[in-house]
Amino acid sequence: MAFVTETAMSWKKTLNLPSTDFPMKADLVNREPQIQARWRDSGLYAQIREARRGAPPFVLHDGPPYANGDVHLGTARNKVLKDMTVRYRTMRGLDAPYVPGWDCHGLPIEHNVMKKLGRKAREASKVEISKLCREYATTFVAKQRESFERFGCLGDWAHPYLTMSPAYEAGTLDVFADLVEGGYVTRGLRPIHWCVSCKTALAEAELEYADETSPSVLVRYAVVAEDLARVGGKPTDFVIWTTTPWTLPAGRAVAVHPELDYAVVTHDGPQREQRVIVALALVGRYLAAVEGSDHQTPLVVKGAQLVGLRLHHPFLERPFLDRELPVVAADYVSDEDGTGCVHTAPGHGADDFETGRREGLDICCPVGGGGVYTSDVGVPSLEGVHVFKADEPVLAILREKGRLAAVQPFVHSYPHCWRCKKPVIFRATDQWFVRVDHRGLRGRAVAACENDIRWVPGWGRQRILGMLRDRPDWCISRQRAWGVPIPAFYCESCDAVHCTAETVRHVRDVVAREGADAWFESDVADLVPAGLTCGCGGTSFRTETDIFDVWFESGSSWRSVLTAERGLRFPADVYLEGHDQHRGWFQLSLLPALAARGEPPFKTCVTHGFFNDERGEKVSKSKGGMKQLAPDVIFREIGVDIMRLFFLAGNYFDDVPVSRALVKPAADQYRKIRNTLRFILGGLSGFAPREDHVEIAAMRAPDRWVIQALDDLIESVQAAYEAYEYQRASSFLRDFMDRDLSAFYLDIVKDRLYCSKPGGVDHRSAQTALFRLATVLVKLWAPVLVHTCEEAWAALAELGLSGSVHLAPWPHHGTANTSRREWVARLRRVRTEIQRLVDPLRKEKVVGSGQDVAVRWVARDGELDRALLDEARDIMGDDWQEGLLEILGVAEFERVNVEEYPSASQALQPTGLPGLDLHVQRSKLERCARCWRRRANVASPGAERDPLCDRCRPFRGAGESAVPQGTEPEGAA
RNA sequence: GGGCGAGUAGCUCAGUUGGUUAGAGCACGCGCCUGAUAAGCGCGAGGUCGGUGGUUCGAGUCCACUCUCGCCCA
Repeated sequence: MAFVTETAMSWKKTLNLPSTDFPMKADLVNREPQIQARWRDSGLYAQIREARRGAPPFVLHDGPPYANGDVHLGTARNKVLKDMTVRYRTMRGLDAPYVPGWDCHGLPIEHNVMKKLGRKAREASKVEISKLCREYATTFVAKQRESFERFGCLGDWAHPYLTMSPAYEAGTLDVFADLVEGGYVTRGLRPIHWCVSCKTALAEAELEYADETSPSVLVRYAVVAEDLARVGGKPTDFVIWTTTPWTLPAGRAVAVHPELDYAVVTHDGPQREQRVIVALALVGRYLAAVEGSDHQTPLVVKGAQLVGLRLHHPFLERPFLDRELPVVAADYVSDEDGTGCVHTAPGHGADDFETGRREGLDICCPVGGGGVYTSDVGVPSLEGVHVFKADEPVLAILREKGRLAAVQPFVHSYPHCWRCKKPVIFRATDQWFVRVDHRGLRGRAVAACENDIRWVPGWGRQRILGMLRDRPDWCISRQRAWGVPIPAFYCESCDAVHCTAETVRHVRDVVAREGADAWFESDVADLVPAGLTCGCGGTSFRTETDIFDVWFESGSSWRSVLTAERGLRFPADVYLEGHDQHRGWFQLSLLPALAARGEPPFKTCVTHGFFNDERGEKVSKSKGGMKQLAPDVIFREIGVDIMRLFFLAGNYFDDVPVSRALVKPAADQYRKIRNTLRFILGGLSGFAPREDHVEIAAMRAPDRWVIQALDDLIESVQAAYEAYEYQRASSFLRDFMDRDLSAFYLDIVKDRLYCSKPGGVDHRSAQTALFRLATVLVKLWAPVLVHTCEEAWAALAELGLSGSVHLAPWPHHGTANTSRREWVARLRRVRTEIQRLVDPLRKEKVVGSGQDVAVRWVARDGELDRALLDEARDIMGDDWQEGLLEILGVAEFERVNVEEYPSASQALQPTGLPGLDLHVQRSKLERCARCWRRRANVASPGAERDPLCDRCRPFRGAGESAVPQGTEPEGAA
């Protein structure tokens, strides 16, 4: 036996076993930074730009992430998807630059800076705050850039666009000037959160909610005498419920829900008989609150029937508050609490404001910045009273007028100022707006979304249309420090506003030169255009202190970024962001671009979902969020290519669960891809594509098939990339590599690679196919596995490939030969059936590998017979029998007629293929010592010598003398 | 509460215009190979397609209602 073992080892040395420098172990965490360093050192991005100069452009416009905090998984995936897009389009031959950007202004940064300043914040000037904010944003831009690059994203990282750069700020003002010129900009009152203690506006993020006890009051509003006929002719009151009595003076309407049922109820009470209107569902609660009883069967009406009734203001203090308030419809009214009749003060609430605008109500705000009633309050006794001390005086008036139905303390969650911790109020102040319905802007936006813009996935269209159709005017002003100033002037004499295209453009030029801080630093005289004179004759002005909503800045990015200087152009081919941007960046870029330029800034909008936790629920930051997959963990422990693969594991258009455990399958898949590539590369040793290439017609059948299957793959993957369905591209590639290659083609081609005569047609045909597989697969994966493919490309260098795979052209695909593909598909089904039948024999140790198996079949189905015999002959020529054995992976096959089939002990086994019955058993043929196949022609020249098949016999001298691998066998020509 | 999505095997997903026994990969179980070897191959089990009701000869697929989850609003 020792002799046999020795020679077995010796025969191995005569084989062409795989050999490659492409290692099995990826070591991504160390190799990726090296590859990235090579890209940087060789200026890969610049090389690509140079190579694509003059090619048709493809413009992906980067949505700017916020320069605050570290990169998290969601942002990283967004950038990676963009990177895949750009790399793919580049390989397709397009000129696809990537200019990254950052959103640098805005409240969160300012808020963090203010927190750091602590007590000093109050004394800090706008310019000082601005300087600190700029430093803060700059720090995070640098940090995030490093992360994005480390995620393998290629782009013009040396020249990103920053919304805080003077050139960008000037672009924002350009857009504003255009909007002003077009008449889209207006100024008006709007309620905002206001801290009366700090005398400042607050954003939603600056609010802290805490429980507060307020007087909860029920107030009766009498229907005016002229309208009583509509409610039964008797004196009748609407009853409203509120927890902020101080807003009652500013009340301008009572809102009802048009579809709710309302009851007209007559009841007794502690005072006297009342006839009131409340929501039907709330009658019981109302009666309990007013201690009423004995109410009569109510008259029930729909809210819609009440709309238009006029009510007396409960204060009824001629001449001040003898105004009539209309009953209006509002769909936010519910019958879950209160009375179903809602006191509406447009100057003191967001809903109320919208209702007020819709109904043309007066946006009244009789409260000054310090929280004290102004003379507008209309009640002399209240003038000068602080709203937080106004509850009692207001209640006293109501009692005096007999309008107060009930009072009780009420505990509710109420917003407080983040800084001074005091309660805040809603207060109407002057704000700047973009008028969405001016010049049919809304209609044009809707039409563009419906007809001109492609949405991926398609439901994005419905989503943004819903938002556009009911969005209010866009409030673009903010009362903050860190941002681009709204360049308006006020006449010092008469307070008139001056904001024209000319004044804006004048300021724009200053900002382009000196940056936006110039607005706060310079003398007004240096900002006002020469000769500006107010209608009142005044020539002295003060500047607006509001800044722009950051969405106005990022919504204007097309103006500053999609320029020829940056190698880009307007409009962009694609914007690619999370689906929250339907309301955000997509919509707020579309509106200014349509208004200022008359054209949408993008042709296609692609959206992706968010990451959820393992259970599919929203990731909460308080629970540590994504720490288990923080960028550092990915860079140091997992590897970027694995994460890039993971990003395509799920359907990224939807929200996707994520956790460290869920990434593991991607790591497994990565290893499988890598090993399959490695095997292919290993089979190519000694192959010189130019010289050794075999024409397709001369190739062996499985090799021809795999090249054709590869053509189909290219087509499918390409279609998926084109449609931004990268997850499908990945899944096509996975199926092909696992099922078509690893489990089928590579398995059967091994024999020819290892054992056939080196340099012979069998060998070169297989290598020609492998070479095509290697180059194509590396290219198809290149947009995703950016590092691994570069590494594999380098491993192909000795075969004549050079440069970077990211500069390589996308592979062409040939036309499909359907009949041959179907033939192989049928054979593969037979192969699967054989394996199924062999499995029990294997478990009984009757056979080991398929090379021990002899198959007999009866194919009663004409189609199958053709597949197995006639087509085999047609397609494979003289070698068809050997070819069949190769494809089926067995040692022998024999076709028999069912009548001739002999004994019951060898009963045919029906297969899953109709018309085909098989019988499998151990082959009785002798095994070739070198290639391990059992063939009829295996022969042993003597008892002491190994049996060899015809093919391997020429290697005899080589094997038995244990020559070094690679030596040409004698007589092998 | 409204708009837009998602729900198919333990996990991640495919399932074309309704049409045979609902498919992959991973994980799991049982084996094989040891010439892809910290690899490779085979077989197997596992699903009332979120639920209910309807249209249809026939529904994962169409319709209605409902539950759960997400995003954006209120």
